[in-house]
Amino acid sequence: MPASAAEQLLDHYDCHARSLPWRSMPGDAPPEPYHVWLSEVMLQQTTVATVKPRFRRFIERWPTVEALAAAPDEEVLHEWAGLGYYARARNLIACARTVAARGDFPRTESELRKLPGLGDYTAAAVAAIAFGERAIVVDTNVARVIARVYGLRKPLAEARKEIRELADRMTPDRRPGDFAQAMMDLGATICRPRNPGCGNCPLASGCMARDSGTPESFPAPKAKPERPKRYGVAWWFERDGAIWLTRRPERGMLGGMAALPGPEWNLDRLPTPSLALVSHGFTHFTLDLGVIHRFGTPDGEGWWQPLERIGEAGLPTLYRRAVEEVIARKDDLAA
DNA sequence: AAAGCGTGGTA
DNA sequence: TTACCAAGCTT
Repeated sequence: MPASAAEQLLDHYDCHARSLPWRSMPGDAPPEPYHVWLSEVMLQQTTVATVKPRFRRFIERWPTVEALAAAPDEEVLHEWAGLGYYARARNLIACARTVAARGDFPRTESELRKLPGLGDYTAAAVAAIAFGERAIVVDTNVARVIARVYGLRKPLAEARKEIRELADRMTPDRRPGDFAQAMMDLGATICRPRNPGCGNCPLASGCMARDSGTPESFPAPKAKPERPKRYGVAWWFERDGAIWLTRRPERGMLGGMAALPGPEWNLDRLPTPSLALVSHGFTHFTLDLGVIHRFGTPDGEGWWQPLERIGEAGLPTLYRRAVEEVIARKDDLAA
């Protein structure tokens, strides 16, 4: 790769639309560390299109990290509902409180790395983008771009160290944050996993994957683990137009989120009589959840949520869809 | 270190 | 419709 590759990439980047809400033009003051941190955490395993509106709502509701730190856990989890990977929201709360207590964000990658929810990628991204540190930012986009430019066929998991060394070699002293974002934009919009757009790529010259004629075959795809099926039930207690909701345990699936009550999802098969059935794909299994009408009084902790305001309950997608399904059935019956 | 952890878009 | 995949982190 020519020494000017980083410059070519940055030139290309400067000429194209900025995709993130807090993005600044070259020469502008660096973006708020709070904004960079929040968006980078949201962007973990989550698309820009999904994050954009959610990010705006967050900073409108909590304009500073101090405001976020002062918010009750429930409100933050509620605002996160639907975004997935809910451990991120719990770490977000812990991190905001740590930062508020110490007065500001740490300004170096190594100190940022100690905060909850900031791993290698996010610590480097915040250090580079918010503070201008020459941190080595490697996400899956960057790894794919490098694997192609240097013709690495191994699966990314095996090429980690090599890719990191190459990324270090590529990263410029100036504008390391813009460079990181330019690499990620390139991976997201041009050097895509499938159907890469080599014709528009600023790094096409000298790219070994492109020269091979089959750029999409770099790097090798990772083996896919099979996704087993699980079954479970949830209970529908209804009284005066309200249903009984509970909060899930802090740890584990949908940790800390609002939910329909019910036992663990460990059935061999689904019991037949149910108000509704939803099938939901999680990361490592698929769940068929039956909703069963129950009478009497629910036990344990929980609250009556009026169905008219079910949208305000902060339900994760599985339960939101289950409730929608039950309501749709009832409407059918009434019609 | 391998597995657990959501969801929505795209082909 | 299924399969793949996304600005990863934690234990």
